[in-house]
Amino acid sequence: MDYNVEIPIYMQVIRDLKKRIVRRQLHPGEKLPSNRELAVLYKVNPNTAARIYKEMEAEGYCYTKRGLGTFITEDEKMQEELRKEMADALLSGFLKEMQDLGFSRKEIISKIEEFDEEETA
Amino acid sequence: MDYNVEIPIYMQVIRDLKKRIVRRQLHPGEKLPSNRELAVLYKVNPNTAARIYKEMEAEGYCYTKRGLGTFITEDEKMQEELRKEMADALLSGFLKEMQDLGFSRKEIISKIEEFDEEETA
Amino acid sequence: MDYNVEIPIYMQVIRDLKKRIVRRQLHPGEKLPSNRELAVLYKVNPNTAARIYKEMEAEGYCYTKRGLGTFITEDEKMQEELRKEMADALLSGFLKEMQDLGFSRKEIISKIEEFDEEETA
Amino acid sequence: MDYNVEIPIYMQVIRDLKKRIVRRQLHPGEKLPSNRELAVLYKVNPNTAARIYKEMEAEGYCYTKRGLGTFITEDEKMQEELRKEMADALLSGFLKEMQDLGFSRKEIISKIEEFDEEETA
DNA sequence: GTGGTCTAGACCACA
DNA sequence: GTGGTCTAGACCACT
Repeated sequence: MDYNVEIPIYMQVIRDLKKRIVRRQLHPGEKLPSNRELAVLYKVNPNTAARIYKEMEAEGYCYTKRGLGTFITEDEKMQEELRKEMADALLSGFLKEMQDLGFSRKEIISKIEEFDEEETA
Repeated sequence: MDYNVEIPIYMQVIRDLKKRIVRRQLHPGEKLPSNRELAVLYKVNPNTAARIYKEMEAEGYCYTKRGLGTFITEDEKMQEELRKEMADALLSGFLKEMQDLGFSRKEIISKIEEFDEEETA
Repeated sequence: MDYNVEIPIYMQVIRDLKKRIVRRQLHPGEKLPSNRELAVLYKVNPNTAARIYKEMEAEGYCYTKRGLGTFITEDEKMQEELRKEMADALLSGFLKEMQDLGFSRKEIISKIEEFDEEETA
Repeated sequence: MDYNVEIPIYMQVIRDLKKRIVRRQLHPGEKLPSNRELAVLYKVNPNTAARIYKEMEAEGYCYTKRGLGTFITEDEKMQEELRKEMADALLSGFLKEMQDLGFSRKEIISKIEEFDEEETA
C-alpha cells in the first residue's frame, strides 16, 4: 500500500479497511488482525495500529475484547447500510462540487459516460 | 462563509476563489482584493490572507505587481481549462471511490439520476 | 449473563458471586462449583475461572481444600458485614460524585425519591 | 491531583475537566489550556494531553481549531443537560447496585441521611 | 498473545 | 504558538 503524503496514514488504512468490510471481503463477527499484525501488514507503528481500531470502534465498525482481539460488528444490515451511506456522502459531495463549477446534471452524466475506462483501472 | 473545522481555512478560501473564477464572477486581468481586504472579507488572519495569494500564485492563478496589487492571470483560455481540469479531477476521484465501493458505472449513473434535487440545494 | 465489554470478565463474575452471598443465595460453608463447573456456568475460560476463586480467596470470601473444592468462608457474621461494607463503599462513592456535580444532600434525596421505579427494574 | 492507579490517567483528567465544565467553572466558548499547558498542569505527557481533548471532542464537550486551540462547546443548554445526564447515570447505577444488595429505597434514603458528613468532605 | 496505557521525542501544518 | 501525526519502546491487565 502506497501512502498519500497529504492524508494521515491511519486515515488511509481506515478507509481501506472500511472498503474491505463494505465490499464483504471482511465479514460481521470476523476477527481482525491483531494490533501487532496490522502494524506489520500496513507497515505502521503498533501505536498507530491501535489508534486505527480505536477510531473504527468509535464509529461502530468493530468492537474489541481484551485479551482476545478486535472483531467486526455483528450487525448483518450494517454493511449494506454503510455502503449506501458512504455512496450517498460521496455522491452528494461530488454533485455539489460539480454544480458549483456550473455543470448540469445532464452534463455530469455524459461526462461519466465518456470518462476513459483506463484511467480508473 | 462558514468554515469547516476539518479543512484548513486557507484551502477553503482558495477553493471559493477558484470557483468564482471558473464561474466567471472574477475575470482574467481583474484586480483581486488586497491582502488586508481579503482578510476582512473572509474574516481570516492577514497571515492567512497572504498565504492564500502566495499559494494561488504558485499555481498560476494570479500574479502580483509590487505596489499595485494582485491580479488574476490574463490567460484567455485559463477559465475554461481550469473548469475542465477541476471537473476531471473531481470525476476521476469520485469514480474511483464509487468503484472501490463496488458500484458499476451503470449503477453510479442511475444513482445520480435518482438523487434528490432538494438535497443539493 | 451478559458481559460488559469494558469491565474485566473476572470482575463481573466476582461481583455476581458476592451479590449471591450477600443476598443469601449462597451460604457460609457451602461448596462452590469447581473451576470447570464455574467455567461452564459463566461461559468463561477455565483460566479465568481459576483467577476468580484465587482473587476471592485472597479477599477472604472463600478457601480451598485440596481435592475437595472451594468453600465459602464459615464466618457467621460475614454476610451482614459484607453487605454493609459494600453498601458503604457504594454510598460513599456515589455521594462524592454527586457532590462533585454540585448537588446537595437534600437534592440527592429528592432525586432518589423521584427516580422512576421502572428504570431500575 | 493524585491519580488512582486503577483508572487510566486520561480518564481521570477527563472526569475532572467534565466536572469543571458542568459546575460552570469553565464556560461555553472558553478556551481550554493548550495541549502543552494541560500536560504541565496535570503532569502528563503532551501525547496524553492531546488524547484527552480528542476524546472529549468526540463526546461533544469541546471542539478544536488548528493553530488556535481547543474550546468548550458553545451550547448554552449543554452544561445543564450534561449535569443531569451524569447525575442520572450515577443515580441509576447506584440504585441498581443497592437494590441488588437487597436495600429498599427507604433504607437507602435513611442511609444517606445518616451518612457522616465528615467522610465526604 | 491480546489490547490498553503512557512516556519521550520528533516533525509538520496551520493561524 | 497551536494542534496533528508518527515512531519507538515500555509496562500492565486480561484471556
